[in-house]
Amino acid sequence: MIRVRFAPSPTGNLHIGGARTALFNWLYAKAKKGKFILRIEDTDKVRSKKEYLDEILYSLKWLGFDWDEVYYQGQRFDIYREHAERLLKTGAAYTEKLQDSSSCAIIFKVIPQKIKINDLIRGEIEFDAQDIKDQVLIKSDGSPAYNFACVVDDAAMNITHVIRGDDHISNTPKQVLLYKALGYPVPEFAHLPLILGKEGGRLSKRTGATAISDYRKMGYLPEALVNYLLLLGWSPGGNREVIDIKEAIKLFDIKDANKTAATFDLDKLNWFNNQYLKKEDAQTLADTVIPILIDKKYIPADNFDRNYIISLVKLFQGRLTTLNDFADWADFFFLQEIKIDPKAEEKFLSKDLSREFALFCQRLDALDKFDIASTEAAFREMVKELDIEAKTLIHPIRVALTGKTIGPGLFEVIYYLGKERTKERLSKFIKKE
RNA sequence: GUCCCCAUCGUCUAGCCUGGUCAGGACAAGAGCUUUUCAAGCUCUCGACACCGGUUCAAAUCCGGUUGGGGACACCA
Repeated sequence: MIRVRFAPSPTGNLHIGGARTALFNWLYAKAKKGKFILRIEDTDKVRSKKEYLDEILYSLKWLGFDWDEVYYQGQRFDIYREHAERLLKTGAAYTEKLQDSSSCAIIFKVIPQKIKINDLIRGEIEFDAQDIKDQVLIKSDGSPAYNFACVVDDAAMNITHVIRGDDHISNTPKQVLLYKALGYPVPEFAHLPLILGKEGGRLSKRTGATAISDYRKMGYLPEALVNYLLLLGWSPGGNREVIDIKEAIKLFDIKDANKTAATFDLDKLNWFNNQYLKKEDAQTLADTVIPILIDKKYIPADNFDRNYIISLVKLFQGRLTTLNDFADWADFFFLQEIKIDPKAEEKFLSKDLSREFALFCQRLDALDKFDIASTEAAFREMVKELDIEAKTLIHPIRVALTGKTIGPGLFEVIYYLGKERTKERLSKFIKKE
């Protein structure tokens, strides 16, 4: 049975790189029908924060990575100490007192030798132990050092495959030495390439958002983010890009992961998000969008028409980059006083269109049935009678109704705005004699 | 400084293992079409095997070196 783990430290948010590592671990577990274990590495009591823990757990769930078991290193100090003392007894480790400390640290003695690791992604890598210093196992304050806690836990939790970021390659020989000293079997290793920022170098806040929760707040769909992350270092082949996670589980193998570091590209993420937005059920999207609308005071928290919002979401679904765009693009459906883009007004409403607008209002009133088709038919007929091109009137009306030059089809807009609001907004541009 | 990893269009990648298809796709960019806009859709264009040497009839593919990029060297994780 394959057992993999994701081991975040709650000293920061779950970021893009961590999420990709979690994804590959989770996928591998699913692909091999193994177990995905979550281990919280909260040994640093000072830097570990509850809020980060909450954010990490929430983000993992949001992305859809459910775990089979969860452990907290903060609760396992006794286990680490027992192991360190075992090494002390065998003479593999020694104690050392820090200058300004009363208690001793336990240090592992590194014996010169060649250490070979066989990485599932990179093949054989050889290290010389002479380049490695003796390793702290237990610090003077009693907490375990990272590499030690990691090895003790991976062994105790029967981890078969350690899948982690490239930045851990140089930790691997140190850990192999510890496995051997402890008499535990060495797991398989697979080191994933790092995700780089736009300017090369590490992905950092400077190069854009790094926290998964930021992407959630910006209106990205988890499916889109996962799909994008998946293609950063793996390919399903067959020129496929948009791939369902169930399909990915069938095709995934950690051996096929890339070796090359990838640059995080927001443009492509945006494209994926648009693709998923189009596919997603409008009701689900509406439920995500409703809190945003409430927050902006576009709709009251307790009394709104969900079906109406679902209809509006359908209107914009295909043209959104992020869900948050909806509130901005569809604001005219909710605002009493719409904001009219000055440039658009200058371009389309500087000419007096009182006669045309008034006539259109009359035609709307004359309709037996007010719907998209009848509105359009009435408009087309009117334009024909006036002997003008449809677009010379469509653009000005759109600006008068929405304040924008872009948006859904005009007749859909009129229908969902309703007859009264349409007339009211048009009347503002009808000069009274 | 020492050690380690990596190298195909601007970006993500397919192809490399098992040398021989105009090096394929996607994003971005540019052009056009869509007699209602587009940030939607469709079509087309631009665009890469880092460099040098070797092996071979033949190299993106195998080998060596150079250069470039990245990472690690804590009583952080």
